[in-house]
Amino acid sequence: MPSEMTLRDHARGAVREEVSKQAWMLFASQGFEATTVDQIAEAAGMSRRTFFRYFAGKDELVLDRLVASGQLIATAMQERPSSEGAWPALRAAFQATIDLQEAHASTSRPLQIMLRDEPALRTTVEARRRLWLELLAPLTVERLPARRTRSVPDARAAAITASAIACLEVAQITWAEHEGSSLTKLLTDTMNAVSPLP
Amino acid sequence: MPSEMTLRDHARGAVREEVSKQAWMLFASQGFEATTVDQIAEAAGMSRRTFFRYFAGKDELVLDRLVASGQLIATAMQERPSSEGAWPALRAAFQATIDLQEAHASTSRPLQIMLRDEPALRTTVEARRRLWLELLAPLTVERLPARRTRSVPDARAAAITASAIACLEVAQITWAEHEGSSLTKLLTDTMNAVSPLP
DNA sequence: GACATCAGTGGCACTGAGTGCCACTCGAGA
DNA sequence: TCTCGAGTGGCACTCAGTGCCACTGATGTC
Repeated sequence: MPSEMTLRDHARGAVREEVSKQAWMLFASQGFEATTVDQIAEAAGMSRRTFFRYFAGKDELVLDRLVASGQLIATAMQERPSSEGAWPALRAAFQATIDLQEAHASTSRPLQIMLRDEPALRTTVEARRRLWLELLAPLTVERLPARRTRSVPDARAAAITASAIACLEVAQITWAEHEGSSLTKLLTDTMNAVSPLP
Repeated sequence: MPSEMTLRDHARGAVREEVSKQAWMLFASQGFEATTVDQIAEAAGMSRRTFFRYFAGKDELVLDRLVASGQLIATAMQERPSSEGAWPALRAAFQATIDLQEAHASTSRPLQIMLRDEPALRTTVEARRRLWLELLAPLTVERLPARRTRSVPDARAAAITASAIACLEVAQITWAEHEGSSLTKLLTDTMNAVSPLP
């Protein structure tokens, strides 16, 4: 019965949404590490134990936002013409998140700063990187010139994807640090500096 | 009195060395997460409380190895001719660690695999990246063409350095996964794929 | 209408990381 | 001999995360 399943899922989604909302209010006022699970659970009107049935940990509240961006980028990349090279396609795909972030700068900037400054979120930053790499590397490999030698392991797609993600991260944090800056321009700068777009 | 200070430091260093040695034996046999601080402290013949006076946490035992590599790379980069561009200089500087790792493959490979597979070490992986970026970005910026516009934030050095580190990481993990592979060759491949060396 | 089922929930107790505080020891120097 | 200070150990605490069990309430069945 798909309707029943989606009903439960909707309920579950609504609860997650509410918990997330309360948690982000606490994060904004106290910071991430200083906010305890007990506080979040209490604010959301549930027990500590139940919180852990909705989220694997505090981290997941932050990671949730980052997976959405990753999927957005992956979708955008799939829509690029297949003739386009890997680097330009990644640059273009990133524009999807970039636009969203610039439109919601007042929430995006503090998130970036939080990801930079909270030691407890280093796990999450690394998790984001792995997830995005997993999502985007398969889309990158299709845009690479074929290789003559076949037996040797091919690390090119992972390297290009990881480098592009690194450029995006640097652009994002620089943008968050400088009030008047343009994220679009910064990303163009960073990616051009690493490998000039053809 | 510098001699007294170094005496104490030597003693402290020796203790750290011994604790580290015991810890790595436990990590190798049980894995990182499954090894508790109590076990390490007991193996090293000290109390749990004292362990935390030598290391900020279990992580630091792993990070210790990685900071050494970072410093090695930074030193190697400083010795490159100043006329050399950023990307080739980074490539050449990485060779210092690479050589060491290939020489001690039997310990380096398991370390790489551990960094990949142990969720508890994601913090450490991210810490390494930040440390290396902090160490190498200032050396990269000197090798960049000057900019005309001065007011805009310049993220190029960070982007190039972070991308190069990403290439190194991808090369290292691919090398660890494939028994017969050459780390030197893999690094050349990854860095060439991102930005062909001039 | 009584009953069984099952997901969601809460409480409790536990492990393990990490921290603060206090007391003890032991060697160097006054 | 006394004192000072570093190193150490023990104790108690906070907080994250997990396993187990009991309760509740809605749903479906006989």
